[in-house]
Amino acid sequence: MPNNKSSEEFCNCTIIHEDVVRKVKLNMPQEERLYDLAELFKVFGDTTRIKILYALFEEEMCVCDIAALLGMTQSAISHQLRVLKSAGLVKYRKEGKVAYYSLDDNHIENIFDQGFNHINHK
Amino acid sequence: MPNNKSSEEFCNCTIIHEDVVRKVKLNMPQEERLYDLAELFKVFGDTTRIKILYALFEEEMCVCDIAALLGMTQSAISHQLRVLKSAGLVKYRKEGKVAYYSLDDNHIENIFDQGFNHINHK
DNA sequence: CAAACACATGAGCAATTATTCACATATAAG
DNA sequence: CTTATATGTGAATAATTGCTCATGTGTTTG
Repeated sequence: MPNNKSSEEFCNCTIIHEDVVRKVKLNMPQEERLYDLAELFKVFGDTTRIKILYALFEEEMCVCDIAALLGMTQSAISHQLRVLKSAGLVKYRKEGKVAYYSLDDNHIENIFDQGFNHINHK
Repeated sequence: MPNNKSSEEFCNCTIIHEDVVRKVKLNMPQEERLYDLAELFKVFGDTTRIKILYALFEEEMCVCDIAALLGMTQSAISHQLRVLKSAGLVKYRKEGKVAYYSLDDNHIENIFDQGFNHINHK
């Protein structure tokens, strides 16, 4: 629960459109689902992670490859791969010392395309 | 430009798959486009803003309505509406003292649906 | 004009976070 | 077994950010 105060404590307006507020409140998805959605987009909200995902659209890659590609340290990439893995966006397989990362979801490219659609229409 | 150091300075591996790195690098979108995409998703990466957008899917709403709906201060909502407006996601019309906000893009609902698709498949 | 109201905004603060650095772990090679 | 290598990870730091608080702006009402 976010809080248990009444709406009036926060909004001191007199001309609230109560009908609109009530109707919208009914049709809102569950709090928890909206939270999860925000968490997912938070993962996409970083240039490094976006680049990693775009790289993996093309090919399975090892940590070192990605670090070299992006001109960043192996450690930085490893940290971000952890985030992507927790979000269920990438998976990996180990071959000796080397960890090969790849996509774990095919909705991603679609979401990014839609994002570009927005940007291009501005 | 992010930096002008060579990849080797960051990745001290010896077994880089140079062919893979070169191929992926060729097919990556421009740096600036990826930055813009991350910026867009950063806007989606906050529960308050997600909620505001979901509310506006239903109805045009004034600032006070949104504050009442979400149980937050008018100031907090106003700040977030500013962010949404800068991102070209919402627009508003003024009617006297009241500012009515509404969506300025119809890709948004689609993007959110795709996001839910990912979450549900986990 | 004065008071009330809806909204915007700047400064400040607490919380989050991306990267670095140092080091741990695990596998392979000699 | 020892060393080198590829990767993982905890702590520290700098930067970003969401909200609050106080106040400013513009509009309406009496």
